[in-house]
Amino acid sequence: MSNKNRKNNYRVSSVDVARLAGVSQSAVSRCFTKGASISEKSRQKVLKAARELNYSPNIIARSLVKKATNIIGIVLTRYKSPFYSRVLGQFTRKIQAKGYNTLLMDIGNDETVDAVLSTALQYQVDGLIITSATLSSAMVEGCLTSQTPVILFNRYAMYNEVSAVYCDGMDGGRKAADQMIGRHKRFACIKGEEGSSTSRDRSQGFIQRLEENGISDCLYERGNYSYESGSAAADKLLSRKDRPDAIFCVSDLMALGAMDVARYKYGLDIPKDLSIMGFDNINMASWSAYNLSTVKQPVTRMVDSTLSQLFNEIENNEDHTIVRKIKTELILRKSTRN
Amino acid sequence: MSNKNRKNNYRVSSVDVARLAGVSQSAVSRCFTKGASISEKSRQKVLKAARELNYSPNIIARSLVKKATNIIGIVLTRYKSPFYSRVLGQFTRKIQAKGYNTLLMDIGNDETVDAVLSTALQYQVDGLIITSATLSSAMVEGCLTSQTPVILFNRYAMYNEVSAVYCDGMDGGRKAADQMIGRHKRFACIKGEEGSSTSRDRSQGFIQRLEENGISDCLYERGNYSYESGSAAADKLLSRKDRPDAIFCVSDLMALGAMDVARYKYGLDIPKDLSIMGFDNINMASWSAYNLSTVKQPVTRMVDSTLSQLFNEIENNEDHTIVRKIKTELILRKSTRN
DNA sequence: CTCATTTTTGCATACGTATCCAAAAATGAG
DNA sequence: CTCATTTTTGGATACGTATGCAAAAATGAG
Repeated sequence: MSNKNRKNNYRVSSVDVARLAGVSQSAVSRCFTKGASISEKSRQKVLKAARELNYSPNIIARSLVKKATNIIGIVLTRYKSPFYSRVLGQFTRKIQAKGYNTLLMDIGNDETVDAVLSTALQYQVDGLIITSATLSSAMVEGCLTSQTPVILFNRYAMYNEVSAVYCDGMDGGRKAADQMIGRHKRFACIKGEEGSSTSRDRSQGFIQRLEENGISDCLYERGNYSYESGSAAADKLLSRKDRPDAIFCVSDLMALGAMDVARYKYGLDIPKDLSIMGFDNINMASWSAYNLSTVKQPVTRMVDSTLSQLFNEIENNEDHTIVRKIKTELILRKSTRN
Repeated sequence: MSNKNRKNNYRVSSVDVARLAGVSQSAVSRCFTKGASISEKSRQKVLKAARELNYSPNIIARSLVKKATNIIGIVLTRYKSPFYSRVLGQFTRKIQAKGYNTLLMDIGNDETVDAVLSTALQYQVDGLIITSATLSSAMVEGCLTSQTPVILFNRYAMYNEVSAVYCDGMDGGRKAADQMIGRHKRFACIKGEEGSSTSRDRSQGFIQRLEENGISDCLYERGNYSYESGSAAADKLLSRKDRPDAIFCVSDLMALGAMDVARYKYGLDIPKDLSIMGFDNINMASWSAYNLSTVKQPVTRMVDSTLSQLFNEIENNEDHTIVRKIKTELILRKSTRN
């Protein structure tokens, strides 16, 4: 039944407060609008009445007339990843600190991304952060016509109308290679899914730098960024006759899985028998059980950069699309030979 | 300046579509309202015009008249915890599957909880899920007068007007004790923060069961649910002369920290020298580096139960407040003596 | 083809707030 | 106390949609 959804109960509005306080509705509105012109006497009357009725302004109605919801949409996959849950935490906290709020949207697979984005736009979000997903050209147009600022986080755009902040995976991969070259004989790489641009960049950087140094036979396997897939990939690599003694993993989580398989299934000593390097620098990388050497993504810098660009577009109507590539940093712990 | 926030650009509305399609605004609305009465011919005209103008309905405006936003608010602390990020993932995914959306709100400390809740209410959320935070009596009243269904997740109410779903920590603690009693000589417990009710229940269950078995001198330390705090607490316990040989941790993350300190600082063998038991059953507990025995919180069941109760209150106007306590399950791995 | 019935349509209005504008009140200088 | 100036006020309207209602159009039985 259609009326089941309807709230049966009355919701107190500014008109009710106005009536009780003996002022106009405008006065009530002004009382709750920072910077509006209202006398102290009226303000007190309104506040008293509001308290009595337990009134608070309806932001939805306000959004309608203000044409601003103060909502930032965040599109996310891969909750499992500690990296992204850290990112999400920083985003929401900082968005709130700015006086905005977060509409969190999940996408299971890339097919649903359009649907999700379109409902975000229907909610009239003031800005949109898209994490680990690509943007169809239809959606780019949607964002443009709706004048909604969008930023890709850790993806860069195929269309150059949309801003992006991401870390320089290519360079990160190179750094990893530079650290490992000369100390090892046989190299391998555990990549992510085939379509993933972050995976591609990181592994390409690694492999290219190897090739520049005359090493052209780098083994590789693929995982899906999870611990388990890292284990599985490492298992395949380590079961070979020509087992590698250096593995670069495109994410920390996969690196941890690889370490555990190496140690507990193959009884290898890390880093004596095998060096493993990750990417991200999640918390777990520093745990004493792992001490994982890794390529750090500077989360805080990336988040701050994303938000400052986004709020700049929102509040100052700046519409320069900016693509910012942030440098990684090599963190050496004990999982790599030295 | 106040006009900086204003979008300079026009946003296409149902009126524009109506004009282009040569129908009334009502027709446009009906075209996008499932179940509304509209002829096929008009529908096609409208859809064509809408496509041409790149129109999609403004949910904010709809919410205003429908008195329903289709938004569920989720209040969260402690992103760091893998347990809660898993919970959050499940919540948003399932909320979306139901056709709703998630407004995610972070609370740093308990002082800000009222402010956050109140803005959630101002956004007219259809329902509210509160995780790891308590509800002031003022806020309970706020929710009641605004007719907004609220559910506490993993907290139970001090006021019995509000529903709650939580896992039976007391019983979980008892199960942990039952498993450890008889196999160990000296017991300890790593609790959470003093105010935390979940910590209190779990540790009380553990300690009470010990006492029922004549063990009255259980040591304890406190942490804040993080890996590091678990390490620190274990460090204090293990540096004692009368070092415990069984530690029950109120969260898995702290248990992992404790294991690492035991192994890598004190060189202890787990479980030969020391048994450690956690609580939650996060993914990491099953990693081969840890193999942590733990008390499992059935996340999926808890989430489903929360949502079904919440949507029941929302869609059927059921206002029975229900408090559901969900049983834990003991998962034995290799970190405890057998 | 007629008339009763069903479906579709547009008009008007409501949702709760912010803001423009003109009028009213307050303030202050002389 | 007067008059110019500033501050405050309320009325009216707009934001973009959904929906009750009555009129209009379509349908169908005879």
